[in-house]
Amino acid sequence: MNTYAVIDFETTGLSPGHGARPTEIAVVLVRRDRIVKSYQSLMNPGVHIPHEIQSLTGITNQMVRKAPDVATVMSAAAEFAGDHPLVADNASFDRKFWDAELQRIRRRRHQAFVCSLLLSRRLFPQFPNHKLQTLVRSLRLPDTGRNHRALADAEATAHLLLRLQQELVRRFRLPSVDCRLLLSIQRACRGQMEACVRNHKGSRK
DNA sequence: TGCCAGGCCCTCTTTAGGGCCTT
Repeated sequence: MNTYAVIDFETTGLSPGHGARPTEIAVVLVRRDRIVKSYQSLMNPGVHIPHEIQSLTGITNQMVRKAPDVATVMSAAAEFAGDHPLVADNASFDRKFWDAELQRIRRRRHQAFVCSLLLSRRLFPQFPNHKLQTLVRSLRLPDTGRNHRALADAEATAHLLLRLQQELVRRFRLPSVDCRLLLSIQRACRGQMEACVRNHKGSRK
């Protein structure tokens, strides 16, 4: 079954290597052409949320004070995601936090990370920029609510993933798109996307 | 004291620099 676990973190900063911790996570399961299940939770990061990030996300120190701790939430999120390929917008960011927090609870990631930002740059280079909200507007994806909240952004990324898959099917007349092809395209240099698809078609014969 | 992310991508590049994108 072609199922993906789309994730999004809200955090106290940009780098777990400099003490940033997650404040919220959402995991959205996408199967075939739709969202089938979702998980979302605030968590107590155990560190102060800077004022500018509270303004950005709307998540305050007061909101997370009584939330479950990060270990509890990450354990539940990892169970929910299972072994499905993970998807995130600008996956290098979410991957850092996912791996760092799993390491804290002595777990390891075994699945690949698909990046909707890299795929969007390959498939829609004509857009003025590739911010998630710009892609939502440009592609007329469903409005999922307040951006910079985990569930809204994870759902937006899930709709973007479905749109990217539809675009690949349409543009290259593919019967379907699997995780291996997505990873191959996101790793390819500019101009090599067609070669990726040709190789992929050849390997399926 | 002062600074502090990091991966990807482009180009006036490749012995580098800077913008984009995530919070």
